[in-house]
Amino acid sequence: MDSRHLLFDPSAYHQAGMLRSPLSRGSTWMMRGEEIPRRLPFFGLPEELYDDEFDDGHSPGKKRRLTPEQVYLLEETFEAENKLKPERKSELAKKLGLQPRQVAVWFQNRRARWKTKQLERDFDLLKASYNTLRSNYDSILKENNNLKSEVLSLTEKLQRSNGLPTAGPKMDLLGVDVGLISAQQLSSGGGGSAVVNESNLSNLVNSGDSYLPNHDGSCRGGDDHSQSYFSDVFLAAEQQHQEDQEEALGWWVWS
DNA sequence: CGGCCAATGCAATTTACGTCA
DNA sequence: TATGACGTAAATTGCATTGGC
Repeated sequence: MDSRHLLFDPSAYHQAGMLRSPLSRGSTWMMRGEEIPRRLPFFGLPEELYDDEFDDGHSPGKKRRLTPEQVYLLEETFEAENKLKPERKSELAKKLGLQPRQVAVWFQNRRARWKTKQLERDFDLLKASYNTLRSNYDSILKENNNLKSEVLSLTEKLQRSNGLPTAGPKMDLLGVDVGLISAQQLSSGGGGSAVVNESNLSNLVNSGDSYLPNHDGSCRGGDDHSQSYFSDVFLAAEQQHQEDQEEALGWWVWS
C-alpha cells in the first residue's frame, strides 16, 4: 500500500501507537499490540488521531457528505481549474475546513465524473453525426442508382437508333465501359458532387473539451489514454462504410 | 545515462450514506 | 417504523508517469 493515499498521515498512526502489521500484508494495523482492520471508517479514528485543524462541524465517527456550501466552492474552483496545485489545494482545504487529501480526492472523483459525462456527450454527438452522414450517403446512393438507370436507358436507345446490337459490354453515351468506372472514382467523390458535410464532425472534434481524437490523433479533453476511446467507434464506422460502398459498387459493376 | 524515490494522476474498486418503494 | 435495494459520493488500492537527485 501507498501511504500517500491515506487521508491520515501514517506518522500520526505511528505516534498513536499504531503500526502496520508486517505479517498481515497490509490488511490490518497494529494498535498497541492489538490487530485492527486496516480499513478504518474515515472518521472512525481514535480521538488522538483527530486533526485539530480539521473541523467540519461534525463529530468524528461518521463519513459525512460534504455540505452544499463546500461542494459549491469546490465546483466553482473546479470550473476554473480542474487540477489543483499543492498550494491551492492547501488553501482551499483550509477555507473549506477539510483535509487537503479530501480536496484532492474530491477533485479526482470530480474529474472522473466529468470524464464520464463528457464521454456520454461525445457519444451522442458522434451518433448524431454518423446518422447525418449515413442519411446523406443513402441519398447519394439513391441518386447514383437513378443516374445509372438513366444512362443505361439512354445508351440502349442510342444503340437501337443506330441499329447496333444492345448486347455486349455496357457503354455509356461517350463510349465508356460503365463497368470499368473505378471504385476510386466513385469513392473519391470526384466531380464535386459530394454532398456529405463533414464540418459537423470536424467542429466537434476540434471544438475543445472532447475525448474524440483530433485529426492528428490527439485528444484535448483527456490524457494519453483517452485517444483510443473512440478509435474503435471510428474504425467500426469506417469498416461499415467501406462494406456498404463495396456492396454498392459491386451492384454497380456487375449489374 | 540509468536507478531510486517521492509526488501525483488515473482506473478500478470498495465503503458508506441517503433515498425511496 | 423498519428494511432492503439502489444510486452515488467519498475513499482506497494499485499501477503508471514524471521530475529531481
